[in-house]
Amino acid sequence: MLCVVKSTRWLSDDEQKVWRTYLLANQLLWAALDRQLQRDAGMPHAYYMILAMLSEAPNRELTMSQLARMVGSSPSRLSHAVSRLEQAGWVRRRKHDTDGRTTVASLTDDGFAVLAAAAPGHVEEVRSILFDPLTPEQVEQLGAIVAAIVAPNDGRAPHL
Amino acid sequence: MLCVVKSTRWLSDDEQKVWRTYLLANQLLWAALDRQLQRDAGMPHAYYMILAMLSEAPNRELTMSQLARMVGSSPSRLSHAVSRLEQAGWVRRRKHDTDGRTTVASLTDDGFAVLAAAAPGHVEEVRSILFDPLTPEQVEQLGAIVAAIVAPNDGRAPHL
DNA sequence: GGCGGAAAGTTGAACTCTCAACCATCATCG
DNA sequence: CGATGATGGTTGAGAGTTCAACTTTCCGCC
Repeated sequence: MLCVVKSTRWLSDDEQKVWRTYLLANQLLWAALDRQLQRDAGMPHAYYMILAMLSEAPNRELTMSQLARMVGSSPSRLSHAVSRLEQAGWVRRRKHDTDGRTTVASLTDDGFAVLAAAAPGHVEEVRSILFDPLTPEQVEQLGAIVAAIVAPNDGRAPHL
Repeated sequence: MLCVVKSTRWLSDDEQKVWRTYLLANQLLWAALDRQLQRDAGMPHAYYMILAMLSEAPNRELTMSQLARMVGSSPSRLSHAVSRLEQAGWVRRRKHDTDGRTTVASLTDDGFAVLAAAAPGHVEEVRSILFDPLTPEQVEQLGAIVAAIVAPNDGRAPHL
């Protein structure tokens, strides 16, 4: 056992159990989500989120920075992802009109179509795995919990 | 907006918000965890979990299947990971005595040392990101919530 | 005994992600 | 005006993951 090693603030047995179960739940969720999206839309969840964010933006376009913040990606990751999406014809890139540094990504009609096709199945999956097993009170509690976890990083864009 | 597209069981505004915040909290957690472990132990969280599970097992060894179930990996992923860990000298592989199909992975002394060195920092990270921001009631609630999410897959080994 | 299928693992290729290095453009200030 | 630093983004290499195909071994049954 490791817990004899030093005086650290180890997790209590209860905390340990919550943590381990959390990890398991998470893996279940991601595995199911990624598999569903890969099967039905041919893309991982991160890419789906990019399309989703673009679809809700005014004029269906956002700068790379905005996008990166919204989906919680590093600039690099986003750049690679958008390259891929562009290559698939779902997103287009162009230079910003007034600021030569920034590039704007916009959702194409094809991209929107793919998103629209994938969305129902995706929502159904989220619902069946996350929301259906929970009572309304638990959903509310979960909302407060995740809010509390995110809160310390309220300073926007936690340089992920 | 996508929600005009079809009659799906879309998420309510509240559910939507919980879901988005959950995604963000998750990303924060993983990013911090992976960065801390990469920095302090030179391995991603998935690898840490493998060492951790082995360290708690009787005689510090487990079959690949057992290990895969415990850490929630696909056989392939685990095989690649263990190859890497073996190459680092932290894990050893050998054939099972009586069943020629199965291979057992065991934690080396070096592996245990690396784990012991990384553990305190890791626990501290988990604590500061997940448990510290939560009240004791919330921790309890979270426990119930993740248990409810995992429960439907009680049938062990959800073929991840 | 031998055959068919299940179980346990491994492998290779394609893909995604991370990390560090890098380029270009804007802002500011002497 | 021109240097300096900050901002926005991209690139390439290396590491990790996924997916499908494959091998080997075990089990049950004719």
